[in-house]
Amino acid sequence: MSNYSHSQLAFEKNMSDTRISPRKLPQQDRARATVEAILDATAQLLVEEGYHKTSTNKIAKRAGVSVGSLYQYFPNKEAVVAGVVEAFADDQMAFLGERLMELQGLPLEESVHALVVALLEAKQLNPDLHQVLFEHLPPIGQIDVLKDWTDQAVALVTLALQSRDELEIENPQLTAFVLISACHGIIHTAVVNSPHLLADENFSREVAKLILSYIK
Amino acid sequence: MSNYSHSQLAFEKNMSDTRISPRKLPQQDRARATVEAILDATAQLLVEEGYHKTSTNKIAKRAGVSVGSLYQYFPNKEAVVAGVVEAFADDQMAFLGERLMELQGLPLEESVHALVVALLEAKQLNPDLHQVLFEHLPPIGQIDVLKDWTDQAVALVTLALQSRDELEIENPQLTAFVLISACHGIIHTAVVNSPHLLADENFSREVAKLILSYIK
Amino acid sequence: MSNYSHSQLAFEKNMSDTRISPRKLPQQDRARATVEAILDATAQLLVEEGYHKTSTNKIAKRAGVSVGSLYQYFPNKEAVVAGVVEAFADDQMAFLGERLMELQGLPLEESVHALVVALLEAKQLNPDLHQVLFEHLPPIGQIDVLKDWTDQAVALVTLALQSRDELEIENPQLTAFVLISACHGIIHTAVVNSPHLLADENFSREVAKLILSYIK
Amino acid sequence: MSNYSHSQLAFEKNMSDTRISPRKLPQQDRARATVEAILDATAQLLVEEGYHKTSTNKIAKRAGVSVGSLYQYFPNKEAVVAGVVEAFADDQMAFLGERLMELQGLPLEESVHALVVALLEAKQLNPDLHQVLFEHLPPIGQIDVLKDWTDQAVALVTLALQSRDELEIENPQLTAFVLISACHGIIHTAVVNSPHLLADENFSREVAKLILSYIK
DNA sequence: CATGAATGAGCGTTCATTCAT
DNA sequence: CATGAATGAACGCTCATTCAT
Repeated sequence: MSNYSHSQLAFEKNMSDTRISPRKLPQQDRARATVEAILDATAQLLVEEGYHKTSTNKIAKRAGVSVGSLYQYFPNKEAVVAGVVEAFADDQMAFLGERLMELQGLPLEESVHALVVALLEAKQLNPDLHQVLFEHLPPIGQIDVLKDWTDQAVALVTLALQSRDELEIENPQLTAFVLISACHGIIHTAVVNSPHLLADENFSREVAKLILSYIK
Repeated sequence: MSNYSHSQLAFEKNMSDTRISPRKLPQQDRARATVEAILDATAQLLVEEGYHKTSTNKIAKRAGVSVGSLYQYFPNKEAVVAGVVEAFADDQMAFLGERLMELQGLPLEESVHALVVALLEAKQLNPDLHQVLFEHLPPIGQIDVLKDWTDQAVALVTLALQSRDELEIENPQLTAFVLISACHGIIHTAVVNSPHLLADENFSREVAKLILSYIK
Repeated sequence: MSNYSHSQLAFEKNMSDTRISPRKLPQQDRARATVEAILDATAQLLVEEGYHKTSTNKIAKRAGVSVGSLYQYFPNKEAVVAGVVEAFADDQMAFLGERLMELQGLPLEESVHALVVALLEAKQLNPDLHQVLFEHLPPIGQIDVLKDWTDQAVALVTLALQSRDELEIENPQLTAFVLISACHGIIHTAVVNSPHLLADENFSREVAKLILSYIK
Repeated sequence: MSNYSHSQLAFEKNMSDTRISPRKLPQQDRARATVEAILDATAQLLVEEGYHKTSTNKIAKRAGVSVGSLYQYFPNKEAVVAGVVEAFADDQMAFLGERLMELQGLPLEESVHALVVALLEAKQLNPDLHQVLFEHLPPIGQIDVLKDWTDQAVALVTLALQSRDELEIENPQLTAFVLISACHGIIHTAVVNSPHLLADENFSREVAKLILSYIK
């Protein structure tokens, strides 16, 4: 998966919220490498220890830089985590967007099943990080992974639904919301409760059935 | 809502895990009152401040007892939170169980809609606490709210499905799981993303539609 | 000099400013001893290292208690220093008040000279602490040693002036202010610039001359 | 007021103390401008944030140069502040020297009053900086604003007193010391305690009265 | 049993200073 | 010369937990 590349783009997205916006854009290659190492180390520690026990000093040590360097690029701990979330969301959406592209032209049944599989796979990109971000992050600043992830996924699926002329959907946005949040809920719960389901071919079929009977 | 009564039952449930099991059963009324006050205070602080900032000293102060007393009944902070989770789950299931009872004999359509509404209402019992427990609790010990809640809700719904002879469901447990986790996912996401949906009559209708077209 | 006894009284004085008011009144003897040790250690460190380098950890170590204990009684570093200032001011005023009492009935000349000597001696009570508090304390919260000290000293001297019927002073408060701030300025500067002056009998005579020729 | 011009003179004064002496004399105009910008920025930050929070990085940013440049001209933070103090003292003495010049030939009464007014005005040149330097600077290196300021002012006034043949003063230096430190003390305390006094015409009259009755 | 004073490791963060570019 | 990324010791402060009273 991605290495949480702290892209210029990602940086600028958060520039509006001064509480978590990066302190400055890294201008030299050395600096860019530092920022990346910090984000990678943070993602690892978040998984291994949880937010609470992920200290900025540990992050710095793991990243092979000094705490001071961390604070050159991030105003506080929250901002570092926000950076990880940002990168995570970007990766997820890049992945889902690509998969949805490939669906065009396929028959509806296959298409829906492929969507479910894509969502399942997205969750496997970095399952532990996924879990920490969605289930165990304290309410910090403006960070809301669930909201951000859902909003972006809904947008993607809304477009996909609208491009299907054979479907007569009154409110594509609502439908997409129900669809995405249902799938996400099922998959997420399956990960936590019954990991064995994930590998089962019948599982994705069952979920696809739910979707199909709903939108048809 | 409930006052997180530290029921004898709840206490015994955790007796197997020594890391979070209560130290002793409160045997006098005064003791029971103390434990209750602690759990109530904890629930409040969890909502107001989050897990991280909910300190045992603050809990004790808010509960009107000394820290020492807290540690008479709970071996550590995790155990206190586990107690809150326990009480929360009990409340939720008591509520849902009652509602599902009332459904017997109703036509399927109404029944399903009523179930969805019950789930919505369950989430309103203490929405803030709900959110903290489901979304923001760090991974502590054996506590897994999502797993516990889902397992119990699935059990209830499995029974309800099985009691409907008109339905021919191959794997009622899987169906119940899909159903519950989908509903929970949709509702939870709606709370976070689009609270306005919750009051909308069409919203529960839409969710009911999803369920109905799936199980019929 | 005083041991900066953290008197109940001194505690209550600051109760209005929540930013520096003590966290709680020590209720046991053990606690009172802790508070006293903290204030003594702080005064020492303030002198030896200055405010900036006087860290709460060092204070605690020197006082023979843990940092945690310090923070049980003081909400922050400022409050500890405020406690020292409080005790210092109390000591100074107790001393000056006593000396002024003894002046009653003496002829004016002697009286004035005795006042000057008293001020000189007050500065010798703890000259180093005096200097740190008056000259090197950063602007913290509502703490203003110069203002507090002057206000109290002016009040004492105003009374003393008014009790002298032979003096016809129009505005005793203004006269007291000029008198006190002049003496304080001279003595303080002498301490810094020309310590040898302090022991010189002529010095106090000279200052007394300034005062006498002014009020007569 | 002055821009804290880092005069060649000021530079050389400190050449003896290697701990705070500037590293090299700025030889080009650009360098001189840099040094000046640094001193100005420092003076501002000293007032706005105090010594403690005035960091070299902030100084550099405010001055529009890099930290590295700052360390080209000053060996450490103390030296920068010493530079500010130096410039401040130079400004003050230039101002007072000029004013004392104008007094020659005036009658004694007027002369003394004019001196008091000059001291009052000197304090208004940059009252906030005045206060920080005199009251809130930690004891750093050999810097002692009060001592330097007093010594220079005493020297000026001693000369002025000696040039007055009508006065028969035994020890002009002691008299000048008492005079200057008294005035300084009164004015300084008035600034802190009773700023309204400063504008009052009677205030300077009262102080002049103190001086006159003393030296006559 | 209840109390609350005491502990101290560890947190998030700053800042004077250096040095490769 | 100027730059600014990097350093890391040290700061102020919190909090889960213990134990003498």
